[in-house]
Amino acid sequence: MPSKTDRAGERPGAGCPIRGVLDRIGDQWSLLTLEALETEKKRFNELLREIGDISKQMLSKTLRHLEQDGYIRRTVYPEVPPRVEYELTELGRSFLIPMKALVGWAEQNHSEIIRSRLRHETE
Amino acid sequence: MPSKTDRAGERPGAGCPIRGVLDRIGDQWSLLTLEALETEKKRFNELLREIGDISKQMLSKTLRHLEQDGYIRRTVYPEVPPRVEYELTELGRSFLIPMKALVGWAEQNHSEIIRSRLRHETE
DNA sequence: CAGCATCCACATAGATACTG
DNA sequence: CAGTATCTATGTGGATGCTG
Repeated sequence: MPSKTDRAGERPGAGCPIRGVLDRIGDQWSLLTLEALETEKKRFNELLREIGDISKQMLSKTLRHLEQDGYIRRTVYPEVPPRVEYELTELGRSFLIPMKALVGWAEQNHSEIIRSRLRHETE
Repeated sequence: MPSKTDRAGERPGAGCPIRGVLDRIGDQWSLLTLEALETEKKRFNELLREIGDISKQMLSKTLRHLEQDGYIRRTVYPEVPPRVEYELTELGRSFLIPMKALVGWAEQNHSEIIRSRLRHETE
């Protein structure tokens, strides 16, 4: 059965690297997490509090994915109590540039989209 | 229970219009569908064939969402057999501009991300 | 503190069959 | 042709408790 990941490397132009890359960061939490790390490195529970409605589990998963893909770096300090810090890599920073443009577009056009939704709701 | 849509209008700056907008087009098919419509208007079964691994049901849902949000326009020609054409709106076109930048980033950094994934796999 | 394992509820996608 | 309805399988997220 063909699924998301199967297409990786299949067609050059169209829907192929895009899925592999964007499906990962297009999930519920990745973008929020990256943005939380934009200004400075942070610890696990800091991120947990800051993002607010994310669960420990999902934050954990998200961070590991982001680390796997190379967007963030995870540093463990061998102390007691343990301290782990997350920070953006260069790849992560470079990703945020086009992503921010998209976010800007979303902010600008948000109200128009909401209006469009309401229009189609009442019709 | 708080979910995606609950946050619409909650916080101004951070994760709010972004979710409302990007969650919709961040799904499996919306982007692919928009890109399929980039060059020219197309009919339902045309899109079905072109996207390839999408089901009729998902294409139908995706198209309706995109129409609701104002990215595409749906035109029904009262003929037999029925003909329905989908095309991008101005909003849809303007969205593709920052989105394309992101896609470009994904294409450029795809291989590095894949390498990063493999590295973390074998470790 | 950081984070994994387990369990559970719900959302989502595919397949299929049917309609105008 | 252009969908919609139903049914089901799988995935995904939340809550919680446990560990180093």
